[in-house]
Amino acid sequence: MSKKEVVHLYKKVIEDLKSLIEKGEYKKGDLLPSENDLCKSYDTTRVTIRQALSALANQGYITRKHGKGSIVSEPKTGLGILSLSGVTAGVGDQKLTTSILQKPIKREWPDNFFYKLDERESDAGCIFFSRLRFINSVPVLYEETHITNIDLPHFSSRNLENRSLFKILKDNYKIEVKEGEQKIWAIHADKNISALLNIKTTHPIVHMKRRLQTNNKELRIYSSLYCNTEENFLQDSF
Amino acid sequence: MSKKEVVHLYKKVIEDLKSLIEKGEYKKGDLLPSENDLCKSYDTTRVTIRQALSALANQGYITRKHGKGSIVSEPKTGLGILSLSGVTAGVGDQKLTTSILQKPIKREWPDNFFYKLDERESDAGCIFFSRLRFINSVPVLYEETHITNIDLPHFSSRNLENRSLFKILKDNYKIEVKEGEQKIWAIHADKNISALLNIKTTHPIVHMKRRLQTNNKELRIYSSLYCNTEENFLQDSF
DNA sequence: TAATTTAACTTGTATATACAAGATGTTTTT
DNA sequence: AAAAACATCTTGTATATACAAGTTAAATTA
Repeated sequence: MSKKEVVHLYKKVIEDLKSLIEKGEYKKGDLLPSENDLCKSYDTTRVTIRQALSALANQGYITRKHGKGSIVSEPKTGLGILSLSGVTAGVGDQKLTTSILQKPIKREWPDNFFYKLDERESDAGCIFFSRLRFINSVPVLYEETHITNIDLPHFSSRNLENRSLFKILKDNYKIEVKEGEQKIWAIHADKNISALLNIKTTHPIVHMKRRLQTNNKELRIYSSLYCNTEENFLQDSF
Repeated sequence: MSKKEVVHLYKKVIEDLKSLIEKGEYKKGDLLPSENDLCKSYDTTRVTIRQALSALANQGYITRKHGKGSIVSEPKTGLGILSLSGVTAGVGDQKLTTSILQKPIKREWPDNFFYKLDERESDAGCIFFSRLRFINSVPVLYEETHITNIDLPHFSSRNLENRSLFKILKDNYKIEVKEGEQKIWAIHADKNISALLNIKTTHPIVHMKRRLQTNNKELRIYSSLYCNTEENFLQDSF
């Protein structure tokens, strides 16, 4: 016997439409089928369809216009996802490379971890990895990540170099970032960081610690990062 | 004849409950009246009440628990609201003071403004002001703010020293921040900033530029800030 | 007493329906 | 030809109802 048998209709509508939007079958500015059309397609009533559409609107996939329809929105960059941008316009993704300094390993949480952990989290242990990101072969950002050690099949063997952690979590485990908090400092690089980022110790860098909550309440993402913002900057949306 | 005559029932329920939560009549962890109780109070049906409750849940005022009820959430610090926190625990608000260097004035947008403006925004002009924030009488953060010049009665004369801009906008004009983006750099202070923050020009500081969208699509908030994070740090939630 | 069952609450999902109100193109009137 | 009216789309608000499923405490049973 399988665990989840009933899939609720409104959830199916959400998933279907999301997937069509993400596949690009509905592009930005397009109108989704009208509520009544969707009612016919799914053999249901407007209340159910509207439940799905309002969820999609809330998640930023569409905006709804009275008398007009459901308009597909700009694809979200993703809540809390930091992007690195060049000050000179048009730094394409191809110039961004990543090297994994520490592959994901299961371990205990560090002593005196920078965020307070709840009991369940503490018992579960964590998965740790660290990455160094380059723009045009210049090291720009060093990041250490701890995530709660819940069962994520094959996570350790996934390629964290080319794809963002967030995309992996979403595509493979349906985990999305819901909210978070971050603390920001400007500091001078210490020996370690100055070596990694190939800068002088008098060079100002951004230090950021962040905690991200996901739609899986068991799983939180913690990261501590150091960024040389001389030629680039950190950007995020919320 | 007044303009808005029909107030929709579900909106009234939202406003009523919001107000009770904000006044503290329902505190964090409390249960709101059940859906059926609310149905009786407002002489309506569950569909309407649930429309209101799901909006409140979406805005973070409550979380809903199947079989249990609507639980009042931790009051949100507010989307995109930066807070200054001391590295030493427990920097109370009383130690935070603000001085207004430039009182709000209406003016044209600066040339080459750091974010691109749309036409309507550009035509409207802006309200500009700048503030310097102190912790324990030490200057820590300098902020320049531009907001779109829409009609905000008496805004210029409001006291920006003791209350946050966000609180003023919410309480007096029902304007809330919906989303935003920010860019972050670590830099060395220039002459101006080093004088304002009373630091050496070799001191690393955080420079941040942000654009915030509000529930009034005519009004955006732009700010550019410089922060000495030696004894404190910048924190925000999203 | 301790474990189990039941009852009574809660929210979740769903159907069926009605009318209001915004958007838009067509038809009629001026 | 321009303006007004209309028809027909769309989403928005609302009522009324039914049963499923999670939670909790009381009642029953062992």
